[in-house]
Amino acid sequence: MSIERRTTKQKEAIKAVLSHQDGPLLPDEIQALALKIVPSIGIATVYRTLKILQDDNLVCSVEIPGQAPRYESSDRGHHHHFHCQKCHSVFDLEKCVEGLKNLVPSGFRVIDHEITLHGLCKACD
Amino acid sequence: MSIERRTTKQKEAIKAVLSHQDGPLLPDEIQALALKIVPSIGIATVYRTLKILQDDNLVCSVEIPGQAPRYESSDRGHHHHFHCQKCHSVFDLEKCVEGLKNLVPSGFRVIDHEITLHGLCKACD
DNA sequence: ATTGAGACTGAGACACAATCTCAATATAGC
DNA sequence: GCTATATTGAGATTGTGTCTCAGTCTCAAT
Repeated sequence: MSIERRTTKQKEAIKAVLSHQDGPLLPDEIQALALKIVPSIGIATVYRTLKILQDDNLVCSVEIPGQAPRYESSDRGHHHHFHCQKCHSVFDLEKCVEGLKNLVPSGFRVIDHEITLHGLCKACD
Repeated sequence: MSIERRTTKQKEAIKAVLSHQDGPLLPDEIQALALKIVPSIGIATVYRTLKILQDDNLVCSVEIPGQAPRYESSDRGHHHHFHCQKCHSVFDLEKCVEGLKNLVPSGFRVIDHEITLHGLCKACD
């Protein structure tokens, strides 16, 4: 039994910001863009709302080692990321791979996975 | 031109701790184990030394989204990780998968990759 | 074995991201 | 409109990691 959820300007603003982006955003970038929609929105609300949206599977986080997590709308479905080691851009990848369940010993149950490729993007190579 | 490197009890202790582990460790776990070898070692030294060992390619970091980075000796070669969503332990996986290069568009060069599986370990399932 | 330059150390101060607290506010059902 | 309560914003707090600096240790030169 989850608690009641209310529709608020702040949450709608954050959803609007994320749905108009091509790549994942940092929390303070999200706050800066949301401030153009609601006159004042605190950073605590941004973090809280991102967590709620993650629980509701509307948003997912993208983590590149050594960098702060970014957030993107999850309506792009299951996908992975390519991180350019030179310009540090992050690209979405369309496909996935088979055989991941073969990696684990028996007795382990695989529920989810993530794959991050590192290298040089088209522009940097 | 890198600066001169000296052999110290603290650095040797950290290398010894990491080389005797089956999975990656958190900085404070490393400190706790290193304290059994050198009578007193500060947390700042642990962080500093881990960074030096990473630069020297003797240690590499393992990052699980939402958790602090862990560190392990890089002499175990290429492998990936399994994260238990219940007890939050991290296990090393032996095998790897094929076909990762097929994920990227032409023009992108893949240099490295990481795969993290999430689920329930043998003890928690 | 002794010396000295400077790399290294530990403790505490500091910086930053993220979370928590709580009074004030906004929302949904009536 | 009115009420119960989910949500908010500001500031305090936590947690992770870095910086500072006086004192220590290492190692090549002697």
